Amino acid sequence: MPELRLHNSLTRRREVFVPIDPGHVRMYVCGPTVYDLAHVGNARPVVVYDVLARLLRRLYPRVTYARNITDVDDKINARATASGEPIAAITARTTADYHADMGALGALPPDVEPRATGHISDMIDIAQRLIASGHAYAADGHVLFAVPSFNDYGKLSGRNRDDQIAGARIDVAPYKRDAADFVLWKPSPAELPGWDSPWGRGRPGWHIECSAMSHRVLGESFDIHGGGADLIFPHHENEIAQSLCAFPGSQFARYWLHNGMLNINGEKMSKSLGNFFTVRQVLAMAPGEAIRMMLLRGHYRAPIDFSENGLADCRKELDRFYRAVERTPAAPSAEVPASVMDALCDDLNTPLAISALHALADAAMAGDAQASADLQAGAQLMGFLQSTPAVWFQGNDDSSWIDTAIADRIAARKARDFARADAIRAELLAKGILLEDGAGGTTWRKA
RNA sequence: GGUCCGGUGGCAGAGUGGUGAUGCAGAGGACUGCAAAUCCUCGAAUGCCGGUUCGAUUCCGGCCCGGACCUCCA
Repeated sequence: MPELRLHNSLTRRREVFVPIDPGHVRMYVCGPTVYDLAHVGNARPVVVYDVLARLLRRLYPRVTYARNITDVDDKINARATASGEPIAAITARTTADYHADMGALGALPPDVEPRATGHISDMIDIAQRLIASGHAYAADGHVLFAVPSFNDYGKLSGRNRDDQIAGARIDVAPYKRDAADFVLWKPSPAELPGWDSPWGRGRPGWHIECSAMSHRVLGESFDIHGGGADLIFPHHENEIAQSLCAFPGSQFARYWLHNGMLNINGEKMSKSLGNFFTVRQVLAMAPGEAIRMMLLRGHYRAPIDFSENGLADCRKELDRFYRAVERTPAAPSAEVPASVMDALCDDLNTPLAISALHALADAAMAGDAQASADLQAGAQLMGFLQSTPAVWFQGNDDSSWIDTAIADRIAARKARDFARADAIRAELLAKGILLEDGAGGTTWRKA
């Protein structure tokens, strides 16, 4: 097995991955805040870390992949206030939608999926530890993390405290001792979700939940922490501060991975800019695997641009893979080929891995059954070729009307009535059905 | 202003101190009644200026351009 190397945001370089416990690799990824449907940009980390989890499972005997659900958050509260729908209904529905959408992109569920509301006591516990050790203080019903108490603050994001102050664009709350201090716990009025705490009824700040949940499900120190590049500051910086101060002597996460943003017309896709497509909208434009391909054909740390043309290209690439395995059935024994494995182990070089898949598809197309098997194994490690050629090309809908039309056309061709034959073909194409006359007869696929 | 990441053929996108992958699109050909698919062939790129080097797209410096973060954000 090749050596796995990953770019660590903490050191800004590619490092050989050495797990804390080779018998059990642990990874945490920041999951969604469940207040609305996920957009394609939200799906990028899910797909990227899904590939990483699949790869880790192949390299190590046991992997625990944890991804949280944030179900207590001011945006959820705002949504409930605006729509009148109960918070619990919003979070339950959005969580189910999220699971369905990510499943449609071929992402396997994480091994554990902690919910913030299930770990409030863990958060309170961490806040108490931080107060006890002088890293946090209670003020005005809030509990704040004292940033000056942590010397390494800013290490991940490359920021120093002077920058913080110079760049501060928000009013500093009066109860903060330092402008950079952030909220661990805040008071909650009766109409909003709240839990009893030593500081009165309240709810958690944003950053504390990931520290609490990762600690609970993975332990004080674990191997990999992933998330979007836009979370580096302040979210991950704050997580590091909280966790390292709450659990002295621990390492928290050893390798930090950050995926680049999904852009649209050169700009980051985001809810606040309004320039987003939900995963559902995009699933109406292309199959899930094509969307997955679009998210994996660029390196995970680079920005990628979303476009319908790009999506169409991805579908064509997958067409060829499916055609190759259809034309030459896979030999019985298959290993993930070294070309794919090596590419993925080199900081998840999915574009290179995909090009390796193309080489295998060429060989499979030429009749190499072993190449077909290797193509299948390599593609499936990346979450491709999860369907069968028949379903990929034709779907599951009733197609008897197509068969009827094809029979008519065959009769016309036999009579050398090509005008009639071409008319039938054009008619079907107008309905999205493309005919192919091969040596073995006429077949069809969705255009 | 600060921090960080990029600029490769028409588009997408890798690798590499020594004649620049891969996919899509395009051109020509084979096959086909015509298409589609497949196969063969072809054209086409490393932002600018310096430096190091026998040699730089790759390393270093400067510049220009783009983007992200510094505020909720995957």
